[in-house]
Amino acid sequence: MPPDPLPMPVHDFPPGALVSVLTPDMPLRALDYLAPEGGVATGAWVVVPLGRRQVIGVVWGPGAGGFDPARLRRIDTVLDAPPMQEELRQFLSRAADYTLTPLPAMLRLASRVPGLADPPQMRRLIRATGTLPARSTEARARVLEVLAELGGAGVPQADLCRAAGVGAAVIKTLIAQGVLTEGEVPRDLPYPRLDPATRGPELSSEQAAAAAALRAGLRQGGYGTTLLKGVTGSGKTEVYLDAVADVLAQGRQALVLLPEIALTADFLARVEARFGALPGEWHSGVSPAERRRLWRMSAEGGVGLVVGARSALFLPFRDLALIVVDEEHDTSYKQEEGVLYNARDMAVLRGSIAGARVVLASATPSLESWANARSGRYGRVDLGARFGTAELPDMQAVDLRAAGLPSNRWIAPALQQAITARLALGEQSLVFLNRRGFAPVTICRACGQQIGCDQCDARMVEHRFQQRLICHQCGASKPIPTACPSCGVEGRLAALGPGVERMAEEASALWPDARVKVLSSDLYSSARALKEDIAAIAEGGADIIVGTQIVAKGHNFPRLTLVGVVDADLGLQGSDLRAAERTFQLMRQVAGRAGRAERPGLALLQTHQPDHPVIRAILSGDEEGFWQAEAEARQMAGMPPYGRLAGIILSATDPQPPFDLGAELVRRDGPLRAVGAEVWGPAPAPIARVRGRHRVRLLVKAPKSCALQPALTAWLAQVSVPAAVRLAVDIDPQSFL
DNA sequence: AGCACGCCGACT
DNA sequence: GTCGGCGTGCTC
Repeated sequence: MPPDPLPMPVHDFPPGALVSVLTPDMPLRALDYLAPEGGVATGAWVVVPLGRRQVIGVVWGPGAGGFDPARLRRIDTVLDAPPMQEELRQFLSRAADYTLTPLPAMLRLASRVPGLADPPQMRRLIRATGTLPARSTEARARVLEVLAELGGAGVPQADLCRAAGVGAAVIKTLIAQGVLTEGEVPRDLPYPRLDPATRGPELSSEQAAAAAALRAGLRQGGYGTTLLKGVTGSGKTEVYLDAVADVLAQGRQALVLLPEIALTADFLARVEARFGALPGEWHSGVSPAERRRLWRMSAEGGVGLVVGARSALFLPFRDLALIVVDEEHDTSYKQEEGVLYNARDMAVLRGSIAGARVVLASATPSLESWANARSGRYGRVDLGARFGTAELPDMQAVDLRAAGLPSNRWIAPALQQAITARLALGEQSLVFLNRRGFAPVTICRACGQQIGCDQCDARMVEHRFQQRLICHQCGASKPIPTACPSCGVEGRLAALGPGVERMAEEASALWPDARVKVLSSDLYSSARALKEDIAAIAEGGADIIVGTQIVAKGHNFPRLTLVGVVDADLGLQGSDLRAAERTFQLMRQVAGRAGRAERPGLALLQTHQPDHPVIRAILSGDEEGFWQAEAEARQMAGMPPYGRLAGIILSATDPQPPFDLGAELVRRDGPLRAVGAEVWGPAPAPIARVRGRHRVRLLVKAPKSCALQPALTAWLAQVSVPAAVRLAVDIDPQSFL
């Protein structure tokens, strides 16, 4: 059943009326224009003159007035594109207010579509008529064969020639003979309908109950957010796909957000298996033509399910009923460059404006979502049991203080014995270390200097496979020198500390006959190569896997029965608010890799602090206890989610101006104090120099209930930012010092 | 004189 | 965001 045609837009502005047009090319605000001949509707995509350029924009509402009428210019063209609905306009407005981002920058996120300004185009397709050629030749037969296989609505001539290996002349002749015919179809076609009636896998009673709860929410209609908490392997995906099926059956639209493009291929395959066709796919790796098609189809209702990265939140859905944020705790949902926003929070905002249901799915929810579920703002659905027979692994600490490891060795005897035992059984072991490269520090034994990045205040990490030192901050790299860059002494440079590459070396030395594989994002040029390698490893292509956090993200290793965490303390150190939470999540996920099939798993956590509350909570499996304790600590400190934070990042090529501006802002903290907020700083940002820019950071801490954004606006309005200094506001920062 | 670069303001 | 205008400073 095709969607109803779009209603004709009501041209609420007659020709010559004063309208406000928002363009992504005008950084601060909307400008007034005159409505064109024929009038224009609110939300219409238009082309307007701006200086000597022509830019696209959206009719945002009635003009503000107050501008010299003689200098007003007229809207040039009303584009043949689906007008932006009230819902999306309101979402952009509210998101701009929340993140203190100028509205045009927000609009940019919703208008980065190739070919947005192009009118819908037709393209020629070749079809068989059913008539047979007067005389059959080999080439003609091949053409008909290809059409029979790909046929359907028709095939573009270029594709047909390529597939059949014939020239255009063959096609031309066959058209002349009436064997083939040309037809015109819109260039951007609706996506194949996903069939909600296709039966999914049999759900366990617990899964069925969870699915029923989500369906009940959808039936109730209107906005609502549910935390779907399920341990790794509990079948969360099947449960929320059941809710997607319900949405599709109603002819409405669903969006599933995934934290990483690397996970989409897997997910698309699951959707295809479940619904018989592929959903729309939206992320930076999708071709421009496909992006244009999906953008249009999301607006016209020609796509039921969209799977995408965080930017998919800005698609112009016609009738969005459900947003799923999978792995909602994942830090990559936080956009850290340009417009700073958290896609999980924006999903909840869009859901509330669109009147859609939001499902936040995770095995290890963020404390924010956990607290929102506890307070009743979100619903909560739990999936406890793991699917199939496997149980959570047995988890034990290995006390590194008692292990007596020599320097430059990191696998303690207890872990070593456990791996040896798995090798004897033909089972897989995972050695987990969340640190890419070979060694995090290169130090000169002659002068004591460490090799740092020229552009950033960060240490260069040795990557031995690539034979280079790489800055993990800006990506700069240089060959590994033989002489110290500081003192010039030859041959005294030493690589200190472990990275996954070094762990692989240690494993190969300990078990020379074992097949050791390293899984680290930097060793793969494409998501596909990574996926293929993971599949090969999962099927038994390695005895010992040495990996960074990419192994923690949803890949299934059925033969894996042992996880050794090299350094469970990494992430507990430092003063990051969320260090304990993140360590807890990561450890739970990694431990969840072991023993997913029928074999029981064992997880060994190497630590210097076996009594640390986080380590204890992981070992005991008392998740609720961990969250309760963490929540209390945050509440006492007035920290999120029981208080609010905003970061101000000031950067410039010279170190002094950002610092001076920061100091001035701190002196003028009146508007902040007025709402009970305080400001700390200015302090050098965690990485004080990135890509040659010096960065200074202020941190604003406010009570939960205060009107933080207006206070910040009033506070920042007191100073004028020199052109050389960039000021960015980061509401709800993820990481700070 | 001729032009490369960078800073600043305008853009309805 | 993007463009042009206009200053500085350097080279032919």
